[in-house]
Amino acid sequence: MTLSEREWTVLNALWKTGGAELGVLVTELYKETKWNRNTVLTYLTRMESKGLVRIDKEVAPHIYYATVDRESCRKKERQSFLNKVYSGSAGDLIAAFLKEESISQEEKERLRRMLDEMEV
Amino acid sequence: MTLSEREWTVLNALWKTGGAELGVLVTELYKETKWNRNTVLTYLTRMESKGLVRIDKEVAPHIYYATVDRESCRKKERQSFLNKVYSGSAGDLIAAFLKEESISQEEKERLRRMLDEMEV
DNA sequence: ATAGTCATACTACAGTTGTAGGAGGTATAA
DNA sequence: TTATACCTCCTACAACTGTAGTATGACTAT
Repeated sequence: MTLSEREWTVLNALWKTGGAELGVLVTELYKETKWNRNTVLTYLTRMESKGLVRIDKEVAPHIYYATVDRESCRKKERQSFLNKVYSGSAGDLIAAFLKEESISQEEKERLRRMLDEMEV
Repeated sequence: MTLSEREWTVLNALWKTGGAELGVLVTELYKETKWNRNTVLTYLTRMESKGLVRIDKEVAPHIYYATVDRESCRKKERQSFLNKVYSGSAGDLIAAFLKEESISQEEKERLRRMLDEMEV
């Protein structure tokens, strides 16, 4: 199961804040999305049912946390993307990103070093 | 608007065949998905309404074509993926794919050459 | 001709998603 | 203490998705 666009947006806010109360999340998300406060709340509670979010109800206002780890979400998403869009060919995928998206000089260095290390 | 998982699956079959009649698509898709024939038909007709598919009804059986270009779909998908999962950092994204997904020796060479050319 | 197979059109129906509105509490500022 | 501003809960509702079933006509092998 991969995450939807909106779920990523919400989780990004939760990861960024490390867990926060509603107002903070609403403000944070509003910059990017203009979502209504209740829209945010709906996402959070729906995501709680799915096990993506934990809500600490001991405190008021409640605090909302991500229960999933960013790296593992990324990994799932990478795999799904790779198969669906590039039929599993990581080389083609990387080539496309290299060509199309802008990458700084330092990052190019980093990638080159990674390739070197992989040579063995 | 990015494409859903199922839409990608259907489009992949259409691109692969270059357009085909239902039976062919059903057989092709069945391998991967086990979809019922009518499920395939539903996707095709819904995708026609969305402008992703063209149905040539002059002939019987009808022939189903993709109306969208694979490369531009990939591009949109890349951009959405990049922003949603890596907050726009192409370097991190590429590094993750390089590290995690298996890439053949020739592909590594290709990537290295690409980096070389980008140096300038 | 008739029984089986393929194709198409139409219909169905529950679950998910996007996007809130309203009601009713609580803390707070004036 | 009364308006103001949050917060949480509950409810809503249309659109989109996943997954077919049914009805019906055409084609085809016996």
